Parts: sequence; structure tokens; C-alpha cells
Amino acid sequence: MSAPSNAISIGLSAAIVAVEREQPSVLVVSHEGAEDALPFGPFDPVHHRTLELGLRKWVGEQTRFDLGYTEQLYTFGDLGRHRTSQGRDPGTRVVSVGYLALTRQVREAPNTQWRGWYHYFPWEDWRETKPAMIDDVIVPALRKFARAAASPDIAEQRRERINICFGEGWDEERVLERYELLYEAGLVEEFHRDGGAGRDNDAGNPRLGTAMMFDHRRILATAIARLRGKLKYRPVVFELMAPTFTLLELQRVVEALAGLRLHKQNFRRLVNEQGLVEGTGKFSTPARGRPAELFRFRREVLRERPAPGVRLGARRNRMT
Amino acid sequence: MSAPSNAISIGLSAAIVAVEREQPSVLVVSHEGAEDALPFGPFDPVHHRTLELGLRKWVGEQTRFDLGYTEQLYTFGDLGRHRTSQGRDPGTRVVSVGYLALTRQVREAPNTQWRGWYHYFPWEDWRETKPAMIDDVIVPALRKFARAAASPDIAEQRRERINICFGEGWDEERVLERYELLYEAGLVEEFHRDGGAGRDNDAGNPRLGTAMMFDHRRILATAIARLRGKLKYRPVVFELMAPTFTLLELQRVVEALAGLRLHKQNFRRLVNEQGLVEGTGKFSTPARGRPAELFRFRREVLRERPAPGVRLGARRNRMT
DNA sequence: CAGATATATACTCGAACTGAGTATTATCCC
DNA sequence: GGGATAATACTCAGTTCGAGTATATATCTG
Repeated sequence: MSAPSNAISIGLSAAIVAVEREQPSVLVVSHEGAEDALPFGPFDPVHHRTLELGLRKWVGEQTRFDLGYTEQLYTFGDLGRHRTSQGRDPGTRVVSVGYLALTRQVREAPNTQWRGWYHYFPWEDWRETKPAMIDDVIVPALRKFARAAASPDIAEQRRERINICFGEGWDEERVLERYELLYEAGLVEEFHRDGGAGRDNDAGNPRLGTAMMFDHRRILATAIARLRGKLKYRPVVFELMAPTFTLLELQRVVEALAGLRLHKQNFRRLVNEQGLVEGTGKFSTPARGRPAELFRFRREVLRERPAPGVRLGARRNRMT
Repeated sequence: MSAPSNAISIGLSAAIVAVEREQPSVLVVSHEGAEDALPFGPFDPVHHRTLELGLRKWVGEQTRFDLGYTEQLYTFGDLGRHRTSQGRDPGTRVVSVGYLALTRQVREAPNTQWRGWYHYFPWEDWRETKPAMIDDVIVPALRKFARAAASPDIAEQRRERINICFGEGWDEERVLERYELLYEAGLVEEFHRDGGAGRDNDAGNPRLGTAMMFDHRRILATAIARLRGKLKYRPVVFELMAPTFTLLELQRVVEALAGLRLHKQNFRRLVNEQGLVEGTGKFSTPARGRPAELFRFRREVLRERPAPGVRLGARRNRMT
């Protein structure tokens, strides 16, 4: 065991998000035998004037990508959560600053690929139905985790968290909260890899979703949560859209991100009345059905309304 | 000039907030001749398991304060924004992680004092009237800043930002955006101290509000913005209230934080119907007027409603 | 070309929420 | 008891929201 060092390194990671064929996707770097990773690199205080500039440089080198919209998410510094399937923590302590970036391009560079984010969070996609794994696997395993608590007090707290995260009334924004609960309960691979076994959860647990390197899945969870929240009060979806689009295409992208179905008629009423889009007079040429008008984003709303966004309306599964 | 070092230090700073006699206040550390500072200290990777634990330790030592509710705000790493009125940047690059903490205690330790946050942001308090300095000083100075732009394009962008920040329709959450605009325009002391003079803004500008050490006023701006936003969808105000309180006391605290006046009858309807509070059956004994019932926070709402918070209703100045 | 199918778009309706106000009640002070 | 002050109850109209019906315009099938 090496002596603890007091050196610090700052890791910059980006969850770069695009939506392709109704799948919200992240750009991951994959090497043979290793877990998927977000594009990342260390912050270099000599050459990087700001954290964000450092991030842009790293991402550019690793993925030949020119970041557009970016937003800082969170800074994680937890000891022991910066490992890989290969081995231990690096000698110096890594503090990890996560970013969210949005893009419409889906080019791939060597060693990078786009992957649907629901690979990593299969329980977060409620567009078709409530994912069966929640009732079949997650809730029972979490209940077991609650029962295994050291005291009745802690057990009760755990039950409360389970209820908030997976109980009645799905709050699509609690992505990070849910991931952290699953982590603590030993239901994701990272927990065991990080050396968490042997607390009050055994090794026979299911491992949900696809694991990622370091704390990258935690960063991705933060990214999804932030994006799902921001959607409702800032017009960020349009960063993910082509210059013109039909209202249904827009709706599908919002639904993909939120992991929910929306009421079609109300959705168009909303975006229209909020002045988020304007018609172009041109029309799509669909394989079937009536052609839809092509719309574009009205940049002016940023000036007009205080907090324009795509408020999520209903949450039905079948639309008429 | 010393050679640039590639060492990094992580600074942890906390904006600790309480509300005392209708003034939202922050705990600042002040030494003779130096600017006010937030409690802060470097992150020690050997002894601190997480960033937040490091923060708690520093704050505890400097202010004898035991932090309750805390929340990470943002991580700043900009070169040149970590200076004091005394001198230059330290040799190693400082990356600054800001936190927000809420408390009801207003004890003071040696060298610390509570100070109303509107000392630092006098343009943010609209409770009585729109602060006169906005029309008298800020907007004219910002217009001058826009005119001084190097190109018509940049001038237009600046005018747009001015309009969003200080124009029609006050959005009380844009605290950071406004501070950053004033910084760039050279209207706060920190800009000049950080060496920003000589761009396209002269030294004859007014210096608005009280300056703080390093980037602490920026962190405080972030804290206010976050708190004003969070207020509306999470019951965080109650961290700042005594165990029991009248509805008017609660309203005054919300108003103090938001910097706005609210409609009294609607405010009580809101908190009641949202199930945020419950009556205790006891009553206040006011100097004048009818006694008010004392209420307490209903912790259960956290389980019941998905996003309970004190939505800000109206924005009138006179109440009936 | 008729009818089925698929999609876009317009419109309706009631419930809930919001902003703004009036009315009534309880207490203190003189 | 009357005025001042504040708490609390209630009203009302405008808006938003969820949900649904109706109609228009395409393609496909035969």
C-alpha cells in the first residue's frame, strides 16, 4: 500500500448528449476490456485559463468534437469512487468536475461511440411502460437492503428513500438520487468495484445497467437529471434539434430525454403559445400520413419571456 | 514575475445564510484592512474523505459553526479571479468550490460577523421599491459599456444582456448573471482589482456594492440565485425558521430572500394547501393586532408531494 | 377511385390554479 | 366602547392544464 499523497488532480469529464432515432445518447470512449468512459482529462493549470476551456481542449483531442452548449454539473471528490475495473485509485487524489454538453452532430471518432443512455439507466425509460425491472428486481432488492440496516431508524430512513425514489408518483428528475440509492444498496457494479462489498449487502445482488469507468455513471446521472429539469424552464431542447423540425419530432426528443410520453395536442399548444417556435411555411414529406409543417426555434423568446421552456404536460402512455 | 506552477489547490468556501430581522445575512470573516471573505480553506486530500467533509471541518474551525443543510454550488477555476486587495494570485492555481449552507443560529465567533447580503448586492432588494440605483447608475453605465464595444455585433449582444438582466420584467433569480455583467462592465471593485482595467471600460466607473475577497462575491451571487430558485420547488425556507413561527414571519423570510413583496392572503393559501405547515394551536402575543397562530413545518410533505416549495405568487409592492 | 390507415391540426370543456381583492374577526390601547 | 392593527376567511374572474373530440390531408390497398 502506497503512502497517501497530498497531491490533487482535477479531472474534467463531459457527458455529451445527442438524440438519434428517439434514443438519447452519450458519447463514450471505449477501449478493449475496459469499461465505457466519458471523454475526460486532467485540468492543466498552466495552459487552461478556465475549467471549461480545459474541458473543450480535452474533448477536442479525444473525440474531434467541438463543444457547443455546455454547462457545469457538479464536482465530486469522494475518496474511493475514482476506480476502474482494472485496479485501484491513482496515487493522487482525483477531484472530478462533470459537465453536460448538447449537440446535434453524431459523428464518431476512433475509439468513441454513441450509446443510448438507457443502457446505463434502464429503469429510467418509462416511455412504453413502467420498466418491469422496477417491481421485479429493484424494489425487492431495495427492501432487502432496508431490512438489513443496522438499526430500525436507519431501516426507516431507507424505506423512505426507496419510496421517494421508486414509489408512488414517478419524479423523472430524481435520476441521481435513484442511482445513489442503488449504489449504496450494492445494486450497481461500481459499488463492488469501489470496494463497497461487505457492508450490509451481499455479493449475490443483481448488477443493474451497464457500469462505467470511475464515477462517470454518477456524472451521467447528474447530467440526465439536470437536463430533465432544465428542459422545463429553458429552451435547451433546441440545441439537440436540426434547424427545422416538425412538432412531433420535437415532442419525440423531449419524450426521449424525459423518459415519458406526452399528450400530443397539448404539447403543440404549449410550444406554440409560449412562442418557442415559428412555422417556416415548408412541409415534411412523410412516408405515411399528412405532411407536417416544419418549424424553427424562435431565438427571440430568450428576450421576451422570463423562463421559457418545454413544460412537460401529461404523462399518459397512449396518445390519441 | 514567478514562473507558472502546475500545482493545484482546491479552495472550499461556504456562503452560510441566516435571516435576522428580515435581513438575509451571510457569515463573513473580516480582518483589519482586508476585504470581507466567506469562511474558506483548502481541501486536504489526505484528511478529507469528501469535499463536503473538508468544508465542514474548515468552517467549524474558523467560525465554531456546525453546518446543517449544505449544498454544493459551483466550481470556479478562472485564472485571475482569486486575488485580494493586498496582492496577486498565489503561486499555485486555486480552483474554488462554493457551497451554500442554511442555518437559524446567528452566533458570532472572533473575527466573524453576520452581514446583510444586500450590502454586497444593493440592486437585488426590490422589497420597498425598485432600487433607484438601477435607473440612475447601473443602466446608464451599462449602456456606455455597450457603446464602447469593439464591434456593432458585440454591442448588440451586450444590449441584449443588459435588457435581460436589468430591463423589463425583473427575474429575481438572475443574480449571478447580473453580477457577471457588472463585473465585465467594470462596475464592481473586483474587476479592477483582478487587473481588468484597460479593456473597453475606464477607471472612472462607479463601484457598486461592497467588494469581497477572491471570487467570494461571485460565490455569494451563485448562492443567492440558487436559493431564490430552490425556494419555489423545495421546502428549504424552513431550515431558516425557528421550530414554530407565524405565517407572516414565514412570508417575511421568503420575501427577504427573494427580494420581493408577496400577496399575503395568497401566500397563506399556498403554504396551507400545499400542506407545508400545520397549526400548533398556540398563538403569538404581538404588541399590536390580533394574535397569529404558530405553525410548524410538516416534514411529511417531503414524502407526499413530488416538489413542494414556496412558489412565489404575486409581486406587488403594497399589500392589503 | 373507394375505403382504410396514418398523421397533423383545430377546437372544446371542465377542473385546478392564480392574482387580486373584499369581508370579517381578534386583540390592544386609549 | 371606538379606533388601530393585524389575522384569517371568502369571493371572483382570468388563466393554465389535462383530456378528449372533430376534422383535414396525406399514403396505401385493392
